[in-house]
Formats: sequence, C-alpha cells, structure tokens
Amino acid sequence: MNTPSTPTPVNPMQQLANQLCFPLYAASRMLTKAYQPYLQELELTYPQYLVLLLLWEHEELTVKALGEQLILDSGTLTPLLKRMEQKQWLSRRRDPTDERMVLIRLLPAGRDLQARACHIPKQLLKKLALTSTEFDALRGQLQHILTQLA
Amino acid sequence: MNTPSTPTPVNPMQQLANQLCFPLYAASRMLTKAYQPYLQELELTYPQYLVLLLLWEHEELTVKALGEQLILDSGTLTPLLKRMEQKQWLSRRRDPTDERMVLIRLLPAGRDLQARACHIPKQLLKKLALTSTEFDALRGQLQHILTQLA
DNA sequence: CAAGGTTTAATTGTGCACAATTAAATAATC
DNA sequence: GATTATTTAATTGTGCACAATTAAACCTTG
Repeated sequence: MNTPSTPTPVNPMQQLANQLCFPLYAASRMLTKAYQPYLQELELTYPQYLVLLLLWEHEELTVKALGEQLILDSGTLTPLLKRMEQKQWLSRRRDPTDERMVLIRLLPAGRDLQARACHIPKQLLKKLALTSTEFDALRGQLQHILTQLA
Repeated sequence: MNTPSTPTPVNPMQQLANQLCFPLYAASRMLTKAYQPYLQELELTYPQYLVLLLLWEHEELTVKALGEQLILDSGTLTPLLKRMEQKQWLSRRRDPTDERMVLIRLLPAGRDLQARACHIPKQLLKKLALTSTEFDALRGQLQHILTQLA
C-alpha cells in the first residue's frame, strides 16, 4: 500500500552518521550533568572547571592559550573569565610587554579549589564504569575524531 | 628544589577522567561545527535538525516525546520549536483530547527539507573517516556511557 | 618611519541547555 | 464529587557556544 510517488526514504535516525553523532552529542551533555553535583558544591561550571584544570598546571596563561587548549574563542572565554574574576579565583590583566594579550593568573581562592576538587575525577570514572581497555579505546577514538575534525 | 609544604599534585589534566571527558566535550562541539556548513544552507541548527529527523519518521509527536528522544526539556524545546514554527516547518497545537500535551506536526516545508538534507549523513561519515569496526566500537561505547549516566 | 597587514581580545547578537518555578489539565483517592 | 497528587508545557534566569564585527596593539615592508 505504498504509493510509488512517495518512496519511503531510509529511516533517517537509522542513518549511520546519526547513530554516532547524536549519541556523541547526548553523551557530552550527560557527562556535564554528571559533573554537576560535584561542581555545584564549588559553585563551578564544567567549562570553568576546565579553565581551572589548566591554571592549576600553569598558574598564568593568556586568553589565547586557554582558548587553544579548550578550543574556545574569546566570545566564550571573556565573559566566563570575568565571572571567575568576580569570584576572586583568577585575575585578568594586560601583558605589559604586549598589550594585545590578557594574562589570566590563578589567585589563592582558585588554588584552594584544587584540593576541594581533587576527588572529582575518581567519582566520574566510577560513574562511567568503563574497563581500562574500553577507556583507552574510547579515548583513542575521540582523539581520532578531534584530529579529523580539527 | 620542591618545598615539602607544597606537594605537587598529579598534573590535573592528566587525570584519567579528564583525558576522557574533555575530549568527549570537545568532540561533541567539533561535530556540531562539522554539520554547520551543510545545515547552514538549510537555515537549520543541529538541534533543530535532530527534531526534524524525528518528525520525518513520525510526522506528529508531542513535546514530551521529542524531549524523551533527544534528552531535552521544555525549557530548551519550547523556544526552539517556536522558531521552527515561525519558519513553517512544523505546527504546534494542544492535543484536544488532553490539553496538557502539545502536538508538533511536520508541515510541507519541513518535509521538503528531508530531500535537501538527505546527503548530510554521508558527508559527515566521510569527515569522520572511521573504519566500520571503529564506528561500531565507538557507537557501542557511547551507548554504554549514555546507559551509565541515564 | 609610514602604510598596510596581522594578532589578540572584546563586543554584539543568536541560539541552545538546563535548573527552578509556575500554571493548567488530568488522574487518583477518599 | 471535592481534594489531592501527577503530568505536561511554558516561563524565568543564568551560563555557555559561536559567528561576525570592532578596536587596539604590534609587526612588516617598502
């Protein structure tokens, strides 16, 4: 009872790309939500947490360097960093030797968060419940995708 | 030359969870960007495209059903669907038999997009450059994560 | 050293994403 | 059948995410 004038196309959601891209999109959002209970205690969002991860390593970074590491532009970072500045977690100042650049420096209150956040990765790993093998495979494939789409 | 009073913690970004969660977060955003050139031609965003994928299959769905499939709540969907309604891709009306529900129905202009979008999945697959084996493994692992975090 | 080009952030505007609240309709229970 | 509880969308408010533009500082090259 299918009229030849309206050929039923392949079930669109069953298309291979959609079977991968939607789960990736959804998993990313679920993951952010999984962090939420831990980050909320620290009044932190996931992107802000990523900024701190980098500052805990380097103490001082330019906006550009942060943007390159996180693949985020100044349109995202500038207001985010201003919010973090207001909470005294970091400072923002122009580089005196090159006024184009803005130096983001970790402040004591931001350093203090490190100890309070150090348990988070372990909690997340537990939630994910991946074997070591699965973990490595997934990381590798995500890296492949990042490389491909870079 | 390391003072014992400041024990250097494990490089935070090297923590296992961060080596997985950040790539997942980044890959998801890169993927959305990879769709952009194709979707832009159709004046469509990625979440709007996902709504259409479902409507191409079902013609009419409630907001609740869309939300369950896409893991999005009315706070996200209501304004998104209103924008799509304005473009005449779909209609929104209360279910007469249960006024709590809003029925989203595909309109002709929304149906027309199906033919214009049908090449997109193949283009994306090409960009991802995954072998069939990698593809299945990745899909399975993302599914695992979605299940774990559900 | 002046003109033109490049680099770096900030700004502007649009569109998710989601928590929390509200409000209306329906269902359940007494 | 009125009371209470549940379901469903909409609303409100905050915070990304990103394209496009702007503006200042710096660099280059003639």
